[in-house]
Amino acid sequence: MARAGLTVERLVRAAAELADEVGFDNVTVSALARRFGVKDASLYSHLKSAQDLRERVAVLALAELADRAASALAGRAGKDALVAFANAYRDYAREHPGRYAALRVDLTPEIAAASRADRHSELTRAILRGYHLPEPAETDAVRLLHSTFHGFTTLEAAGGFSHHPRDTDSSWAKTLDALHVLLGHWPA
Amino acid sequence: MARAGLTVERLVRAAAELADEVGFDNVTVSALARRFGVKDASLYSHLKSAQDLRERVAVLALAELADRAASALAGRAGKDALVAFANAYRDYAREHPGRYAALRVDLTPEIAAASRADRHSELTRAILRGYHLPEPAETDAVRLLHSTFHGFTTLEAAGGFSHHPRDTDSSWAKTLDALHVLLGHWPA
DNA sequence: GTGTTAGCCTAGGGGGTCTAGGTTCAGGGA
DNA sequence: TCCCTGAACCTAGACCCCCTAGGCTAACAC
Repeated sequence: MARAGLTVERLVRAAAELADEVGFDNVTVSALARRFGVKDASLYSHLKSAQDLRERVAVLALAELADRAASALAGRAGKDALVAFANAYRDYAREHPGRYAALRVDLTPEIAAASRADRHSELTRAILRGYHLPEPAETDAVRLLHSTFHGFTTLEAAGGFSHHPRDTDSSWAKTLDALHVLLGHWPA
Repeated sequence: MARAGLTVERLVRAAAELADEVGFDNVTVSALARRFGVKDASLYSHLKSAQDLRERVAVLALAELADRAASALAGRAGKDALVAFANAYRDYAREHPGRYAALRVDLTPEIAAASRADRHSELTRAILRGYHLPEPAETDAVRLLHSTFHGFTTLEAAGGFSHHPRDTDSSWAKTLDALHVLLGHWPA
């Protein structure tokens, strides 16, 4: 009988696809094993636990999102950079809802450090370079931007904006306008 | 043998407490039954399913949060109202992390309508009355505020801000300052 | 060819979800 | 008083998921 050729990488990639298809909460060791035509017990040679699997998906999503954000920022500055970064964030959430949901799992400090989870903060900080904010204002602004992007995409994905005629794209564009203005006039 | 005197209301209230204690993801029909000293099957005369239980906790949290927000807004206007509302939101999330996490479940449209989930939008809109924004700017601002409050509290609860010396309370206060300024100078 | 290792297996325990169908308790009507 | 009825709670059991222990086998090394 043929080996399935399982690898941690293949498993995690497949789990990420599974998450986008059926939702992150439904990513289960059994479902993943089924997808490979293999018994669930077999996956435990590659994975420590179901939680381990979910964390690996989160780390994958974290890295993918950071890569996209970095590309979006390349060669841009000021409002251009802000908009490109924000759109990279939102587009990723819409294309990969399962992976995006995976970002909500809290990683252990060790894993977070190893996966360079702080890349996101650094990238956000890069946007702000054009606005010349002194510390600690820059840190506060990083947190505001993060919160807003994350909150908007989360609420949008949950359908929180859907019961109003104003379309979400316009609100998003206007929100970015407003943040740009705000960063230019950050209160002392 | 004594009856436990189960009611949907008692069950949901207990489930909410359970959520705050052990996390929303660990709110299970079995655990709830155990808490009442009853077999899990017995709860299915009161609840349709585990999902039904979770939705009811979400509705409870939604209502509690809206009540707090409404009290916070009473008799306030302008920045006072903004700060009071935002703090009500954040304080609730910190006091009741399990209930707050429950808000992430997506309610079916029928349940959302029946639970007046739109009260939050209306309350947010009440804050904005002092800033005199024309439509659709007001709607966009409602969405921005919602996104920011939700995103900030979510990231804070997940420990997303914990690896930086700048304390979260100060960032929060500064974020509210910034939003106040922004609402006063909303871009055309 | 014989070991070694990694990849996959069966078996099985534990817990969560939910259904079907039974029993007991409380209150109302003949 | 006795019975009826409905509500509250039960047992039994099917199904899925998580995970461990231990066994078999294909592939590679020597």
